[in-house]
Amino acid sequence: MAKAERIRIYDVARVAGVSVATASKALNDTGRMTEQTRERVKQTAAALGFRPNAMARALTQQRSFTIGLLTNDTYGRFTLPVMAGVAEALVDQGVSVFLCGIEDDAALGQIHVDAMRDKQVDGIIAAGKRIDRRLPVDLSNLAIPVVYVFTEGPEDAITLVSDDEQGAREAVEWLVQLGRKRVVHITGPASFASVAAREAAYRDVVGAGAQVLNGPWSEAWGHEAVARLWDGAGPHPDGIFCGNDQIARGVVDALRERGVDVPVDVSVVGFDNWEIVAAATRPPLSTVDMNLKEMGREAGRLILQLAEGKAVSAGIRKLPCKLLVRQSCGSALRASHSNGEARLGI
Amino acid sequence: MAKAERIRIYDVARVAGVSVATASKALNDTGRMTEQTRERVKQTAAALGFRPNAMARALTQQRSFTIGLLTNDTYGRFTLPVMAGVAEALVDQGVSVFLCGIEDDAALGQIHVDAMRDKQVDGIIAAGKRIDRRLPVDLSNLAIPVVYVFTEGPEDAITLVSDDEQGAREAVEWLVQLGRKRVVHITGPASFASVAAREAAYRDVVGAGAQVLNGPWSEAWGHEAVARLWDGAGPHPDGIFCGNDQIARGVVDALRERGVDVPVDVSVVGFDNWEIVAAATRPPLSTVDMNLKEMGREAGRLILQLAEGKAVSAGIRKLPCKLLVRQSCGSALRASHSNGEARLGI
DNA sequence: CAACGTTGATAAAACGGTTTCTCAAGCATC
DNA sequence: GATGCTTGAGAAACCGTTTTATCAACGTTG
Repeated sequence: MAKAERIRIYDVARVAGVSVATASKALNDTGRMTEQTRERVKQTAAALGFRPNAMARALTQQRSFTIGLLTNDTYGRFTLPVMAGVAEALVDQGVSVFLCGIEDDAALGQIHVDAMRDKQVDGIIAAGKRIDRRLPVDLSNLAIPVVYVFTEGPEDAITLVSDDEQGAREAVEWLVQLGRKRVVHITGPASFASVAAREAAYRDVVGAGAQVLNGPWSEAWGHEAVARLWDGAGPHPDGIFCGNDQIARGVVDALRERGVDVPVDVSVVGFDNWEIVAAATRPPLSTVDMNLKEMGREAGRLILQLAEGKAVSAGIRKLPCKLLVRQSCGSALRASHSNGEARLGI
Repeated sequence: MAKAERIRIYDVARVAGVSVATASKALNDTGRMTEQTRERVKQTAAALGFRPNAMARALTQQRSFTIGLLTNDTYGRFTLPVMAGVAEALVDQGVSVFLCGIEDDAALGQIHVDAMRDKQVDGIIAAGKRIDRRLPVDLSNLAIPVVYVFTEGPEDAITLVSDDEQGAREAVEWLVQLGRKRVVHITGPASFASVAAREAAYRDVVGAGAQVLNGPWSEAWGHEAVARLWDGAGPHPDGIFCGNDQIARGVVDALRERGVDVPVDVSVVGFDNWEIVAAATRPPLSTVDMNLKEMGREAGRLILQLAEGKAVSAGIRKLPCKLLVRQSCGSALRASHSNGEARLGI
């Protein structure tokens, strides 16, 4: 039952009674011919189930309708949503995506980059998990367009990152508007650029009395930070802005174990909107969503433009984050409901 | 600085002073010629940095050195490790992987399958998240080899799944060997085939006194199940085998909140080894690892053989699981340490 | 020395499309 | 009626490889 032979344009031309050249032009809406001929060829092709061989087409057109997605984010925390967005933006154009995970292995990275070049990809999207770290490959003079997402690129690169400062600002302002007077910031290692950006926004909003605790990106650190805050002297916080959802979950769990009510006594907001963590926290975590999928879509659009030869201005583009309000920061007067979750527009 | 022109085999031939045909054969180790000529061509190619155009090559060879990975597992819980294994098995052979996420959208699936056909993929790996559900696409008469991983395929398909029964058996036997007398099973919805398989193994090991609680695959269900067991009449369990890590985490959290000590009073084992959940649980969760990466490697090997025209016997292949002992089931006499974790061989 | 294998290398034909060039026919213009 | 322009279509070149068929040169053999 399997169809062994694929239909070639040669077959279409023969059946439609035209030359191969005419058939090609008819199907691609190029060249000149009577509308009647064009239509006849198209119908013949459809009837025969003709699909052009992408390899042959790529050979002449110098376009493979293929792009490479290079990433060192094996676990997929950041890359998967990005990937989904990229694919979504490109599938309509018939562009497929090579996924290449390279860990932090420069040699493996080179292998994949070489493979991409051999396969004539129209562009490469380099995606990472830190905006202040580079992938272990050099893509700078490649004759192929490159877009950097969530990773550091060369000076004159086209780079997409989330607007950490804006996202953090929204989160902290939300806590303040809820009436919280003592908001502290429990976050990751100070060496991360995003930690600095979020901290800066936090400090800017709360002004005097800011307190920042740095530690690892783990639930355990959330527990420990709560211990420090509650076991130490001085008044306890009534609002906690966490650097990511894992820390936030640790914080919420620790507070519950101490009998501190979230969100009645303390409001907690996370960062990342990692569903598996944020949604399973009790109560579900309000958090800042980085719109990774939209970043992927934008990356897809950009790489497509570049592949088509259009110019795209270089530089770093910060895409806005969105505060996602769940139950961990208290009943919010301003929250408008949708799908059981309240979203605060950007 | 960017190299505009790519080196073609034509250039290599000219510089080496041979014909294109000879150059091709020299580089592919085919044909006949003096070893001297072959070496000269190879060195010329290396010096010029020649890399063959994969499109052109695919056109003649009828092999694109490309495979498609089709999946409906958007979150990547199952697919990402599989993907990593597939890529690992294929990268040496110069084979690249198209990743195509299709949710449960049949139309989208068809688009991706068509795109793969157009791009002449040498094979398709269909990966899912349930062994008893099919992807919403028909790959049965495609003239392209297909391997099914963690999803249901046609009767005569080549299918890879984890050996749930064996994994569950190891987990429950481990609990029994630790001296646990009342082991219950808290698991997912009975409609899942893997739930049935794990339950069967559990019942087989514990014999009379088996108790199974079905619910959703969530932490919340873990909490609720513990409430039922501890608030109800009768003796409390001293061992709990959970259907997945999320349930297990809910169970462990619930027990801690009740003051029940894990692992002193109760031993808990999960299933899946979803690191983000299992490792963050306090104490870290013993769990059954499904060896997804190895499944991916095996899928890669199989699709490669099929692409090369070799025959592969059809049928369902169950790959063994591995019990991963952490701290949630108590000090294990038999546990041998490695990397701070004890692994029990299969 | 004629017939015959081998050997090393090349010319040319694929592969399946796209694109450029050429050309005959039809028609308007002067 | 000769000239020129437009239109519709096809022949052929091309993209960059691989592969097949061909062939000259060179022993070997009878």
